[in-house]
Amino acid sequence: MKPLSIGQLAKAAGVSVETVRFYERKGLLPKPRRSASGYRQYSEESVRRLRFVQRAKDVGFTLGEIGELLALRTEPNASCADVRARAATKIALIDEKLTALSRMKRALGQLAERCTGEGPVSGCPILDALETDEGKHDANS
Amino acid sequence: MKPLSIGQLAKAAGVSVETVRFYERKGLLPKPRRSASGYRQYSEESVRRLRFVQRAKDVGFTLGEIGELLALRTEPNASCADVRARAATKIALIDEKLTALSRMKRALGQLAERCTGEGPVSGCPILDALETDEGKHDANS
DNA sequence: ATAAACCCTAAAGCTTACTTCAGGGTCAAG
DNA sequence: CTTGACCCTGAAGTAAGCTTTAGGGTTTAT
Repeated sequence: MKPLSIGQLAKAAGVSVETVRFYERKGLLPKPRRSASGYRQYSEESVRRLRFVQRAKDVGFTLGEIGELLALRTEPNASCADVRARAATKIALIDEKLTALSRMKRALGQLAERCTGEGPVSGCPILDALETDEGKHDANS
Repeated sequence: MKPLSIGQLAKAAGVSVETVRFYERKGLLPKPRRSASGYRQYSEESVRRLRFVQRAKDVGFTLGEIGELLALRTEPNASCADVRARAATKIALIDEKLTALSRMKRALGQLAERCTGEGPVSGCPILDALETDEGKHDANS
């Protein structure tokens, strides 16, 4: 079967050629076979691997963590529980962010609600609220 | 009310002294008044400001975006409508982040749900799910 | 009055995740 | 057989967000 060039692999996975080589240096992709002239040769397996990295990244894992996940796969002593624990940690972190983000949205939303959008900035309820809630100009008393 | 030293401010807001000075350079904190000997003097307002920055950061805003949020207060020639539009933009951005995070959480949660935490890593539903997209089993090498 | 604890500045360094650069080889098409 | 698209390497650069380093003053307690 025809091997993929680095460009074809990159295109298939939706990343840049440089990113592929970068991931290889980082150990996220195994060192591929080379053609007689030194060109990297990839298989469909590599496309899957690269997509795995992308998906894991989308889901909030750092490249380092993804490397660990990939390493877990080939360690016979690793348990499924290890992988699950990592996912649980990420979920807890995501929950924290969700909570904080909701608070932030609510705060900003309440400010915008009070603003008619009319008149000069001097009477803007948003600014008023931000000044009383979040701090005035830095004079102290 | 006695002013806070940079160390007291940092402690009160849970950041390092260096971070405070860094934020000042970045314009996220106004340049504070100085004592006769050049020491920075802060008020409680600064504590709130610094905490606001931390919360916004936790929620995924970049320091640049946080600067914009803070700038809502002091837009010199902006109409109230301008200010409101900025707030609305930020809210839309928050919504995007909320959506992305929810998706992320749901994806990870579904994976973890299917994982018993027992057995070896081979056959881990999390890794399987991350790997799988179209061609499930491996083809070549 | 001396030592610990704090404060100051400017500038360099670090981590993550890439991208760009400099300087070349290789391959398919015309 | 030359041109343009691709590929190679190693190294430097980028952006965000801090931290560390280097070299000094200041405050406070004993």
